[in-house]
Amino acid sequence: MASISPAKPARPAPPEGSQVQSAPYLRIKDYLKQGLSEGQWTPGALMPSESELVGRFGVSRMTVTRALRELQAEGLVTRAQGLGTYAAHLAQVSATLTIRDLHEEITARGHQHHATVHLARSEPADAAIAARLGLETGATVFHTLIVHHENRLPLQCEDRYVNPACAPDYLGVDFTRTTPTHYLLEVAPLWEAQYSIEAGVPSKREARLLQISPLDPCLIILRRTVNRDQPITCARLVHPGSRYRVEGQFKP
Amino acid sequence: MASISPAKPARPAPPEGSQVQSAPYLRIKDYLKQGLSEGQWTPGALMPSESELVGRFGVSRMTVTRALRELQAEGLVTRAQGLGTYAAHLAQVSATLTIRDLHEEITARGHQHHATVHLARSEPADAAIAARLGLETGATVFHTLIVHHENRLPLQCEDRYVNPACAPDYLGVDFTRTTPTHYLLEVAPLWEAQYSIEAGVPSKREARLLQISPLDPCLIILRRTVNRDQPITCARLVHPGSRYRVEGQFKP
DNA sequence: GAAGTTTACTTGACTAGACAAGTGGTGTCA
DNA sequence: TGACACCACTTGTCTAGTCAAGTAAACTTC
Repeated sequence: MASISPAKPARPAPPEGSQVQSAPYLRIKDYLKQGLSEGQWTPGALMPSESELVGRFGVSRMTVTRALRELQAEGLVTRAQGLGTYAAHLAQVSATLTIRDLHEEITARGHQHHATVHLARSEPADAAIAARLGLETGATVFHTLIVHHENRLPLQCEDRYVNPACAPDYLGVDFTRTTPTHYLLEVAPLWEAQYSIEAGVPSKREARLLQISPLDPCLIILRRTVNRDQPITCARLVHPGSRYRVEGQFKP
Repeated sequence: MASISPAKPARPAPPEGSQVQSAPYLRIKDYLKQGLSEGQWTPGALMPSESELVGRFGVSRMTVTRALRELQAEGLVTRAQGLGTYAAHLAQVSATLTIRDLHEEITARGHQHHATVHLARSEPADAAIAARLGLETGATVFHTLIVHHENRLPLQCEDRYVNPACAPDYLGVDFTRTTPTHYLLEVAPLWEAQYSIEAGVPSKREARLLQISPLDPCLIILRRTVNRDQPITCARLVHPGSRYRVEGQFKP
């Protein structure tokens, strides 16, 4: 989320003793955020208009517009031409959970990541896989089955199908050194991804590979990645419920 | 995500036959997005400077700046003063999953939502709860246990503790008509929320309330909401794995 | 050659205007 | 009363410039 964060220290060295003076558009954002958090404008209430803020802060309209547009992008206000700016109904603001590349996540914890490749071949697609990749049944697809370990303990079983048109050299990659996610992001620019997270039980093979019982609850993530016009890959990621959780936070 | 979506149809009625002409800043964004998706600029590559885009599109610098700033906010490019604009390493872009208010989610599917209240009282907090709510052990907290149904089928068991200082009238709410989440968002402006999603098995009571076996895998969400300075509430939301999943998509 | 200076280029932030377009109330006229 | 034109206010977008500040390479000086 770091790259999305809009709160940067704007000026490097505020003179000692004086108040920290950030950029005007940040001061306006802070003023409005403060009021929203204090309940000065309850959800649905009409907020100050642009010209009112221009007068109050003594800045040009472009500066006010920028502050309001960023608050809108953050989901804190809604704006309507001809009507005004309104405090957003926060219930409608969807909270977000972050999902990171597993290798990155493990090494960020200071742990060791290693992967074992149990399958890496091209094969004809059955009807279900073909449909999800936008191909015809029987078309050749790449199929990999990789288990990722954190400190020698199996953490994720990654069953993935890849559209050969998007990554012709996929099978040539050394997946003990590069995760498929990382490679695919470099080769085929990600354009859209759909996720689904559910709880379920592993298949017999998955249970064996993850060294758990077939009855142990697992966190299962289904991911499908599409590149503007054509699907790139779909994957089933199975994690032992006792070893993995998805975490995130929502911060307006 | 609708309120966050930056891609609006800018002009209402393009004249028939002619090319759809959107606002200049949108045309610039589209041009750059197209190039990124086609691999014209691979991750880390230097992209056109602002003045170059000003020349190419014949617009003022403010317009180019807006397009680039929005692409930066969307995580597609990184910018550095004195250096230039670079295609982002998309692997660092964290995908997001949306979590909505359950009542909203069920009614949006056109289904019926109803809730049964199994517990609603104030009680002294044990050490664990007190710590999570920033109170002292033994302090009074509100405790509710509510089961949410979709079309008469139990979908979520919501075990929630609330800090009385934030919502003194919490126990007076009719939770068969208003979800705790909805009420708390109105009373205490949300400022930060932490989530954790994991797979596990339900407690005996949860299994009974959800009408499932104690061995059935469940999707368990732990949520903690903080209001700038003090914790508001923490909740354990248990869903039968066979009936509920969290879905979302990532769209740059 | 090493150290410091200049210069060109980049993004960051802002100003003071402009026109367009959507909304809702007011006033007028039939 | 009802229909319609008008007006005030709002946001949406853009222009053509300004100054500031960070970076890197070229240049000068010792």
